[in-house]
Amino acid sequence: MPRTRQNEQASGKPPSLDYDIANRLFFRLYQASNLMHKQGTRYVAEFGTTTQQWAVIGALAHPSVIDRGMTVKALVEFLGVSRQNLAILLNRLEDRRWTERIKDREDGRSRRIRLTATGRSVWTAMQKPIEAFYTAALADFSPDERTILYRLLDRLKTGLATT
Amino acid sequence: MPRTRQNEQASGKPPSLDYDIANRLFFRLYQASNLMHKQGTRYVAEFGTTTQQWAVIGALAHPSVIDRGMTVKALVEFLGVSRQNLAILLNRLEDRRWTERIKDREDGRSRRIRLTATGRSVWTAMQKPIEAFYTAALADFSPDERTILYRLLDRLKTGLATT
DNA sequence: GTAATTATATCAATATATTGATATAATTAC
DNA sequence: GTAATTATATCAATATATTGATATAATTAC
Repeated sequence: MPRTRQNEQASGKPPSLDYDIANRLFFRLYQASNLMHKQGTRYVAEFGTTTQQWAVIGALAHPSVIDRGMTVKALVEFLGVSRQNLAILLNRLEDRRWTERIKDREDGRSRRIRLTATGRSVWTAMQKPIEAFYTAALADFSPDERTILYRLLDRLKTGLATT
Repeated sequence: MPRTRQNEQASGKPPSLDYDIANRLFFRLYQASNLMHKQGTRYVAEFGTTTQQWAVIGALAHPSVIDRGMTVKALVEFLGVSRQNLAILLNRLEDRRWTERIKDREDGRSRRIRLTATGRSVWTAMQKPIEAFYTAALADFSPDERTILYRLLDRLKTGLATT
């Protein structure tokens, strides 16, 4: 992954250009992701939240689900994380009274996760630092480039999901 | 981050298109990264290694450092991870006899991390599944698109590093 | 009505990844 | 020669993120 410079295999044969580009690409994905979490967390440090928690809150804040909440299953699928990992994340948010678990009236097995009033106002307060983060992180990109990158990443995500 | 659909702020004002695209972009970065680790680890499962360990081994396998190794400091900088995290990673690789720590003759404080002969042959054996992973993950991309994505990610990494 | 399936919760184990802090030895600055 | 700085190692605490497995209750299939 991190062999960003030309390399020779033990057999003495140089890697293909495809391999090299892919290698560089995925190494950048690794680095960018770590930095996103590191810097993103800095921008919302005043709330004591992490980028992952902000992802969950953001999902729950969407107008189409903000009143009814989302099932655990829907959140797992939407965020693309494991159930166990999400459970711990949710416990943390619930401990802080930002989210609540309510019974799903349509399916007795199910629980819906919903933002509390506190969670909503926290999310609102977070908008400014979140926007500041986005602005700073993408300062070097034109609007077109942002859209292109978004689309390419979307396709990469899909490719990885079906690998 | 995960508000991939049009949203209204609590104040009733829709987010700017910039905010929305950025939001989608970083959510995709999150998802793609998690999937990269998940699937990448699958492809090298036979070696019992993780994507992060493969990143370290790959760095150490480069011809410009394969004989002399790299200092811990250089590895920290190259990989962009914390010293503590790298230390644990290195301990794992060393426990497996894939890497070794040797004295740096030019600086008595320093240790150079180097691939062992075993580490080298493991790396060689890993090339096939690594290449298979790259091929599968990027099956939907043209060569041009791969290069474009790599470059955009590189710039994103740089932007995040200086945020 | 019963077996199979599903939603949730939880336990366990393992591996990142960050920040803060300390200690020792070697190198550099003055 | 001494203070300041640096490289490494390590301890601590916290938060992801994955896989495997189990249990209970509710729903679906037949």
